Amino acid sequence: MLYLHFKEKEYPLKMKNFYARHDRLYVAVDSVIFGFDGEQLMLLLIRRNFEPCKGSWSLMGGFVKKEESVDEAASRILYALTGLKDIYMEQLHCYGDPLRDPGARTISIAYYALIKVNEYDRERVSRHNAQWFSIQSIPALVFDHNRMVNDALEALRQKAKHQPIGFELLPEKFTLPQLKKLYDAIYQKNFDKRNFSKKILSMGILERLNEKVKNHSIRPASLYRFDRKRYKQLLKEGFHFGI
Amino acid sequence: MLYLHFKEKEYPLKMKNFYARHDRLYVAVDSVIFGFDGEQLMLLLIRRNFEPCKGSWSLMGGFVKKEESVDEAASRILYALTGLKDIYMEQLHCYGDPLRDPGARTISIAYYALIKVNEYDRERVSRHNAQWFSIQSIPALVFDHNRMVNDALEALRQKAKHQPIGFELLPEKFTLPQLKKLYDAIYQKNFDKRNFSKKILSMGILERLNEKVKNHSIRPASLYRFDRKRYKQLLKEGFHFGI
DNA sequence: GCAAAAGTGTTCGGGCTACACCCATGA
DNA sequence: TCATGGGTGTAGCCCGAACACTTTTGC
Repeated sequence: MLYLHFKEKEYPLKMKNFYARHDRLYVAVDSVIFGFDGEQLMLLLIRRNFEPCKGSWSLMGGFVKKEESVDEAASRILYALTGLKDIYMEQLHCYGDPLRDPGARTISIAYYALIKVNEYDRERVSRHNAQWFSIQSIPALVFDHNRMVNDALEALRQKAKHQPIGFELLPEKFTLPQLKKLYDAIYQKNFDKRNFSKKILSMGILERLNEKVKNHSIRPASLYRFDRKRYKQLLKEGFHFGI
Repeated sequence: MLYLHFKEKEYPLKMKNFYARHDRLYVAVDSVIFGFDGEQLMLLLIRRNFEPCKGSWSLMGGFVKKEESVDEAASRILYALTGLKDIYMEQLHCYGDPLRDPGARTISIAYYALIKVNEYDRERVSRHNAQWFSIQSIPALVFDHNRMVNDALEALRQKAKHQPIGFELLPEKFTLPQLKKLYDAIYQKNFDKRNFSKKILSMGILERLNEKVKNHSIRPASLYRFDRKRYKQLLKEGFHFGI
């Protein structure tokens, strides 16, 4: 705070020494990218075409640059793979074992991102040799990435209980059966559809549209939209989302 | 994984180049150290006798060394201040704004620790000019440390709802009124003492001792101990702690 | 008209909340 | 004997869980 007005070269010498005594480490970010295909929760993984562990499956990641924030690095790296900006991302955890990356001492800040499974840039994705995997069948990943995935799933489950983040995984307009299937997939449960609609509709955060969608040549379902404004208003009034 | 058998000098050249292209950053850890004095939730802060921001109040922190894990660094730093080992600590969040530390580009991994307020090494604490502050009256801290404290409080509140971590802040033997006061302090509420004891005792994780304690010359209260073995057993049976 | 998924209400029980009085002790 | 905090039980209400049948459409 006190020193914000110094340019780097002007720091008092003792301050420069204070930092210079210490080690500097590579700082990576890795992204657990979730999607939802209508039935299963999915994960976007890349096949590494670079060392170390070339040819293995891996989370998308990259190194934090000196002049960017860690959050910005995470967004930049998500953009590089998907072409998407302004995506819901949460910092998950910092993984800091000195042996976790055999190539060099690298700590990694893992994030998880929720994207709509149809709205990404397919050209970028194929350029990175990326593929979607069901969370039921995740391959062996490099380093500690499987642990990151497990931790991300757990964090997503916790978060989705108390925050309306499921909508980040669905298209703008969706049906109640779709929404229920999403929560079924997240929690590997089979929610009761009556109780589920009662609960979600009673919150008053869904706007029912005057449109229906014909699913697979059966009875069409009503479309809904998540009403963000209404949700924020309710938050101010002390409302608490909960599944 | 594949490269674990290489010593650093033997890495393939392309791997060394892969890392060498990137920036290395200072990585700090900062600890939000909580205690409980019987009435209020307390925070252990140091007055910095080193630059930058010498003389200001600050969380205890330090830099991660190349050969230690981030968790180890956090434990080492907690030990340096308190002389305590094997303390309950949770990683909180990584703070990665490039301007957060005006001295140099430093990311910080914040932790929170729960210690018993009477069991620390007073000599070390005074050597670091450290003092306890009530969470009601936290002074202005350096950098983004106030934000860390707020985030740690929020995380502690969330965690303590679902995990029996409150006991980390109490002596081995404690009374129900003490425990209630602790939760009162954490949530800034006034729990109903009847409902509180009903709930906590019904979980079956407290062992009632055949001892009483004379508080302050009033009616003595029964002492209890948190039964860790029983708790772990219950966990296996699907039990879920909850306040 | 039949197959397939959408949509809709009620009942029951358990848990949370609110609430007030007596008890044990030290001064 | 009085002041102080420890300790205990009950009743109402709300919310979550369980559960089945009718409706709409395409084929």
